[in-house]
Amino acid sequence: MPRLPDHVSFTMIPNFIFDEQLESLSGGELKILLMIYRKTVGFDKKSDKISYSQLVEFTGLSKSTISQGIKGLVHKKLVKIDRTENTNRYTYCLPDINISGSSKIEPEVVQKSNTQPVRKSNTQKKVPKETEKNTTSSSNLSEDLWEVINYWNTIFPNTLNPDDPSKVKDIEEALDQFTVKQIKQAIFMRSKCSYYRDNKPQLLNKPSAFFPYPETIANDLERKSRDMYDFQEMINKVTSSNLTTDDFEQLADSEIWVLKKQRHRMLIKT
DNA sequence: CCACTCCGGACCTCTGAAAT
DNA sequence: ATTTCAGAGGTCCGGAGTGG
Repeated sequence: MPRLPDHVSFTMIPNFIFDEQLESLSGGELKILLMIYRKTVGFDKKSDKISYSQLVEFTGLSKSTISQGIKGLVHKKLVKIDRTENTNRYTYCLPDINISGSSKIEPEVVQKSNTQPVRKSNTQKKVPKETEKNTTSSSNLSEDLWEVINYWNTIFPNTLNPDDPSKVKDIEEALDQFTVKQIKQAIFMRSKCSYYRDNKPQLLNKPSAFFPYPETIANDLERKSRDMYDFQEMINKVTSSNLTTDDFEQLADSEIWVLKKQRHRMLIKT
């Protein structure tokens, strides 16, 4: 099967969008839908918070068109919106595939907050933080917590127990100061940098030596091996040498670019 | 001419942070 | 404690462009 070259990053869009929905989507709706897939599937997430200003910036549509487009996508059961937070959280909807292979769109799961009539006092009522934060059972941890826990256990297999309330509390406090993306990047850098291997191998995969210490997270976030660059450094490298952006590979869900191995060896040789 | 899509602007409500 | 302000989500309306 023909596939894109390895250096081209892409986001998977389900075929039913092209086969069954394209005709009925307006240009604005399609742009918004693509943006939602990019921000969710493109970052290996089921949902993501996207502000109107981001949608306006990335799609080039006006705010009123964004509003109408979102309404249309919800009506067509292509996205779901969670309005319980300050910024809308969008989730892409997939059709139900039956045995015969034809697909039908699942009925929209209407959230409780959507079913209530809008009143002056609660049009954008926010869920109190306590109900979200005081979660000690692994069965009802927030999505962000799960993302961090799963990522840690992927990098350092089975070293973080989601049923341990003290560990969960540490992660919650870390999430108060850092984004999920930053924490994941810090974990990744921690796993790659030589500092821990050379100096503190006993601390490397210990969650208790990471999550409770914001300064450690911040330090790990800054750790980079020699072939890693942030965006500006990558651009500087491209403009000051015979490299192109194609010679760099973006690490999944991070702002870090790595010089591809082949080019890296050549560069070291010369 | 009409339907549709989209835009720009005005306006509203609400939240949270900062200033007073 | 109260006020102010920015940012966010949302609606409405008039108008422009386009295609049938």
